[in-house]
Amino acid sequence: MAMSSPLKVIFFGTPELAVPCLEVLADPKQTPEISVVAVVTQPDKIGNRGRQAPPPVKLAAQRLGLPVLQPHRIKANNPEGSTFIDEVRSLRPDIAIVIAYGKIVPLELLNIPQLGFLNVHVSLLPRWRGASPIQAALLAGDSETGVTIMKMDEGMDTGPILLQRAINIDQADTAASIHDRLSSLGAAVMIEALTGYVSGALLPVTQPANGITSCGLIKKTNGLIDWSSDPAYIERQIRAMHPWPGAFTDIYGEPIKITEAHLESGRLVIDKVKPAGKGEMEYRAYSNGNRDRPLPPNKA
RNA sequence: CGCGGGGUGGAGCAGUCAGGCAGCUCGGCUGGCUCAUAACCAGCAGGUCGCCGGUUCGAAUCCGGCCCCCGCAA
Repeated sequence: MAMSSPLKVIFFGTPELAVPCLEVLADPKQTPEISVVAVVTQPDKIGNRGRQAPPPVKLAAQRLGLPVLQPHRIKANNPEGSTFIDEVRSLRPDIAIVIAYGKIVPLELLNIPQLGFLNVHVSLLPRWRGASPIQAALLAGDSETGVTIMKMDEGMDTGPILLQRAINIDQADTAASIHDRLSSLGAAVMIEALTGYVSGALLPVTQPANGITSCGLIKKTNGLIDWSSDPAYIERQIRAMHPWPGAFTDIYGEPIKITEAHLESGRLVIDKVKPAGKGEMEYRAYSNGNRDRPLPPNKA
């Protein structure tokens, strides 16, 4: 990247997924021409079994010595939001990078940087726009997914695409394994897209009108197993919901997670489970101590 | 002080309320048996009952304190 002065980047992100991107941007060895002027992340969550839970991006930013902003509101229609917007404006960022921030970025913010906002989205857009693209791809049985870098507009993951890269999903993949691969791939592709975009070598291309799918935010209830569904679907659900919320059933009054299973001649064979209040264990071990509570319950 | 479950041979559990020989299903080892699917039969080894203190003739169990793991909620 040939720049006369450092490119001033403001970073938006929250979970572990976003950390590698931030680290690359903040690393003077890998990106000497980039200066991260602020890191915006969600407010700390309260009461995580007694302890506080600062977002992973906040911890990374502090480790890297970067200023952190954690606004509750970011729209101009309220005092906190407009204060925040003024603060961003005063930083005079050239561009913003957003990955899994967790809030809708309003137009007032999008318009601030000269070069706009780039978003790192972990699906092959326009497939799986929305909040939980990794889980959606696994649950649907997609054979591949990937990472898309796009220029943000006001819509939800609807902006024109700069760069896209695919990875294969194999039979052993879980949301966790895909997450880890896309997390590091996302950082690499983001830098490539950013460089190309800033230099003018890459131009944003409008998303295809065909193949659009959307997904919502994963909730606890998405993990509840419906034993009347196709065993192949349940098996995908177990991998898609791992590690959170986990695929679970609670027919015996207490929830029990099924953490590992496989298909054998079209039937679901349970390999590992995690009862409430217990650690993960082999299904065989579980049944040794719970002979009166076999899984799955009410086998049809 | 957000709510809650748990720590008992290598694994998973019961026993704790009502103090009185350390129990169950597995695994391991030895021997036997079988065409045989998570084999079957006989036997053996293996435990400071999370830690510290208290009560008691006697504590896995009752009382006080501490450590660790996990579920819910996010």
